[in-house]
Amino acid sequence: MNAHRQDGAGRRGSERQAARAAGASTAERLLPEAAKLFRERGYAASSTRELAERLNLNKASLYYHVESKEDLLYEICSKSLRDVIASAEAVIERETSPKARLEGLIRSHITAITADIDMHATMLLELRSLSPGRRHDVMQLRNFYEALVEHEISDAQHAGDLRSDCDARSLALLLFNLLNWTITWYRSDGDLDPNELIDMSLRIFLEGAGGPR
Amino acid sequence: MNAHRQDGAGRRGSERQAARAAGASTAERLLPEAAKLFRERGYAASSTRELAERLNLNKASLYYHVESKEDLLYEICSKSLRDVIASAEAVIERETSPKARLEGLIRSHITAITADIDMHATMLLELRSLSPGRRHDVMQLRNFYEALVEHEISDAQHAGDLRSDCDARSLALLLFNLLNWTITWYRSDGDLDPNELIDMSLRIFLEGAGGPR
DNA sequence: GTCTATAAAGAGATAGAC
DNA sequence: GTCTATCTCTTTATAGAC
Repeated sequence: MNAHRQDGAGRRGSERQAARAAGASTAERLLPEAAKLFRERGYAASSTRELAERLNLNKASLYYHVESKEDLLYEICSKSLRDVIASAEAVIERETSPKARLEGLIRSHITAITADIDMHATMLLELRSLSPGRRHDVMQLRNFYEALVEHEISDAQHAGDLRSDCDARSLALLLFNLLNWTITWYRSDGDLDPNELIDMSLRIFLEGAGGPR
Repeated sequence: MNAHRQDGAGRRGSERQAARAAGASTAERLLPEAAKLFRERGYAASSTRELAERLNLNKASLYYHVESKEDLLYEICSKSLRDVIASAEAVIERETSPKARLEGLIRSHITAITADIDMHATMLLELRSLSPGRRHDVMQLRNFYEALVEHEISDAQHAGDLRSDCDARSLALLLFNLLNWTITWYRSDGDLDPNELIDMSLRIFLEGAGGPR
């Protein structure tokens, strides 16, 4: 029965609107829904067919909003990094000591990725699926952000707030290790809330897990 | 000229063998080459066409060795986890104190993933592309391994070697964060060698990055 | 802004010769 | 164990009606 209507084909506009989250236009739902799909299946394994179904749209209608599937990935990656960089720059302006700036950066990183895990997970893991030119653009943003964090790590070392027997580059790599793998297991409905994760990450990174305490 | 021979089509067996790494049969090269391709492109974006080209084989010839593309992924994930678990169990038998066992597990984890980054990165990141039944099998192995590490963390807490103001589960999550994101950036030709990475990871996890030192 | 219909390319996999 | 040739299905994307 109505097997040929699986795509929502033939629905009238009013019905489609009723099926949507209240008030969100197709244009507004496009990126979040794409990010969700790309995180669940991976970019390459995600079809425009399935994205359209989730939006209650016909496959073809997607192409009124975007020129290609890759556009979606590019916009997700760009937006993710623009948001992360904006948060980081706000922290750096606001905080006055190297230690407070570094702690603030760790907080804002975890806050950002847990608040929109689909978008940030897609950026971090699916970036490689972009064509060379666009991948390069996104990598420049990402390198800018990571250099910004590494710079604060270096400042904190010189202020005596971080150990100096590892170079700033290596500390930055291990810090991003500690922060980024979270995207592979974090669930907003899980039993670890973002603030707990922030507290623990700060303690483990700054004080370590050793000792009885 | 000879555009139709791009796949190595028409080559005689002796020529194909000469093009191979000395002594390695197709069967032996299959998994490593697949893991390399899957790590570079992602499983879904990897074609059997390209895998065959890298092996100097015709597409069809792959199917003499495996029944499906997914078989390759399944065997890579299984082998990765069997190796990691075997190393971990050897450490647990060998070491006598909770602290030595935990440190040994961290060493063996980093040693394993850096020694065969293609296989372990594919297991960690492409596991989700398996069909439900096989994904379940692999997840059981992975859960077994992670439970094993979490158990040693718990023992180390009770022995006073690890802080007890975080539960073992959370410490395990953060430890795997610290260890696993490495697969996204590690290069065997990079300027950080596995032993340096082990030393730094142990120091940061156990002592933390804070303090002047 | 969304639809029907379809084009064009690429994918995984198989049959059967050698 | 590898080849040539081909099947079938799915994919991204477009043309043109409404």
